[in-house]
Amino acid sequence: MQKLPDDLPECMIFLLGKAYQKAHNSFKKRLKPYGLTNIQHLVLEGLWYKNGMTATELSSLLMLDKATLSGVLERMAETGWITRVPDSEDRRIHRVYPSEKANDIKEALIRERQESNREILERFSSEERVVLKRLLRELI
Amino acid sequence: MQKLPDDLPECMIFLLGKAYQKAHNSFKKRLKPYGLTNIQHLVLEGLWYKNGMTATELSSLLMLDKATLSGVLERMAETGWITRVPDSEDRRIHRVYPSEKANDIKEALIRERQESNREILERFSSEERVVLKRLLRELI
DNA sequence: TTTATTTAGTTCGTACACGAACAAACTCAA
DNA sequence: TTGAGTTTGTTCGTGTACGAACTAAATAAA
Repeated sequence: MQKLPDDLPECMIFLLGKAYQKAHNSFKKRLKPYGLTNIQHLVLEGLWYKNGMTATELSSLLMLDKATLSGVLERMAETGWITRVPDSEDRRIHRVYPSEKANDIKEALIRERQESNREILERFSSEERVVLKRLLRELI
Repeated sequence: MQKLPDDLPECMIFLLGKAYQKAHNSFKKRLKPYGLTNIQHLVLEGLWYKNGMTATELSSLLMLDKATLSGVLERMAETGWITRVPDSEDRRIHRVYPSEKANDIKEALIRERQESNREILERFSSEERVVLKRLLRELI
């Protein structure tokens, strides 16, 4: 990082944005061989946690905008990562399930995520890791 | 934040992403009355730090992709926030200057940024603030 | 039961984000 | 000076992000 306007690099929005950018792009490279994007992976992790969620539930759990999620789910259905089953009770909603193709690489994907996380945190002591996570969680 | 898959909320990419999302969207609301987006504001701050930078210099200083910046600068020129002056030495480059319209609200914008930053950090002690910034900077 | 309100999800418009391919302009070595 | 290689910035394609408007369906209220 080069020198920047006085207190700009002190600015949390900038720091958070750039730290996120780094982490995001590094994980993106890991996911590329699988043909998944970061958010698509996040959706799968959500579904592995709780199968058959609706778009609204997923949206709330993963803190994704419903408009954003709508497109993500559509592409994931097209590329066969999920299936959307209309609910028999409520005709407005569709329940989302990970496909077999997705479940087949579940363990590998979780490993990639853990590896990526380890890579990001390796420069910190265990105390620092705890503090950083706590502070970030307080921001959310 | 609701419950999430075991260790997903422990994951730095998720934490950084969501913390950034919050900060980004909060600052976005502040900028709306001015008709500026977050990145457009960042570009102006960069230019106030060093006037007449080229797209490449800006891109490196602000850690923005050149392809992304290309579009951002085009929109900012269209809406009169910047002017792009062709360089007399090197016909490939254009030097970028903030417009008067931009300079007129410089102080107000910087105040907004500082206010927003204060808002984000208010929940932390001064020690925590220092640590958080240091750790984030180490990630970058 | 009709109407009013809510809720689920899609669609639209605008703005990043970024890899890849590209044209124009520059540099430098043979 | 010419041709190889490099740099600057644009364009294209795909994928988020998100406010706003919208439809269809469910539910609450009168």
